[in-house]
Amino acid sequence: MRFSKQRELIQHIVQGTNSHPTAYWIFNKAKKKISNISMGTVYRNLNKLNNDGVIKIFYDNNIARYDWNTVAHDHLKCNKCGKITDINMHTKELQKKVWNQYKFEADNIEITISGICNNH
Amino acid sequence: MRFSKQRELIQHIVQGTNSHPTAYWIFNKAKKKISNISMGTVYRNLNKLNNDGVIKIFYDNNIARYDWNTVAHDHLKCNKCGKITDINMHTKELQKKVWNQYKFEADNIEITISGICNNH
DNA sequence: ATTAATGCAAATCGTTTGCAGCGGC
DNA sequence: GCCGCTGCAAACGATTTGCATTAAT
Repeated sequence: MRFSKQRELIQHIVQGTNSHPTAYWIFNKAKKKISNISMGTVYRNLNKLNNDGVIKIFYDNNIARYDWNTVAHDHLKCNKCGKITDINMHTKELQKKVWNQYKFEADNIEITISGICNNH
Repeated sequence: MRFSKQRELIQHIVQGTNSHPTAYWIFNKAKKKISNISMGTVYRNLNKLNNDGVIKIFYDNNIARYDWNTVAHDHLKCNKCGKITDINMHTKELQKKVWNQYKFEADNIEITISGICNNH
């Protein structure tokens, strides 16, 4: 076995949802398979997976969320139901614009749009 | 006196810098004028000023920063020097686009672009 | 036997809150 | 005397870390 079963489980959980889960949500889900798994292990593995480029961390206000989708994209967040939806705002164009206007070499563009989603 | 001197000082500090300061930075600056000011007072007033629309809070990863500029704008963050610069990415256009494509009523658009600034 | 990763608990960081006391009308 | 605001200290939620133990080769 190349990786610990804890790490494989955590990776699996993140890659199996579109819900942009928090560490706490992942921890609870993981406990159903490995009942004595600890929060420290969850965080250590999430950080490792993020550093290895397997998953991507982003921040929703001041709390960390984890995303299986590592390619550049953006988020819509509904203030009523809390749902976070993936969208694409053509960040390549923004990247060029930022270079032309400000001579700034962008390597990460985060667009988070909050408001009311189409279910409300 | 309409407001406490603590509140006036805190508002003054935020409105007197372009550095997008953290609460801790503001606290240290405030201590030079009111040496026994407390962190609780700083946070209470920052939240109040934010709710009153006098200043605007935003999050840099998982920590709060405070901005005197309350009109919609975006940020460039340099990964080398940490400097945060104000820019304008025409969010009105994005707002329309999000409505047309996703039927999502945007009321806040946060664009944070990280990379290397023109001093490096 | 070595090395990496674990569970647990304590520590840390940023932020909020309860409370008794103070300041301005 | 009232009400809002303060300083202080304790509490809080999210995350990290030290350490002794375990798991995998």
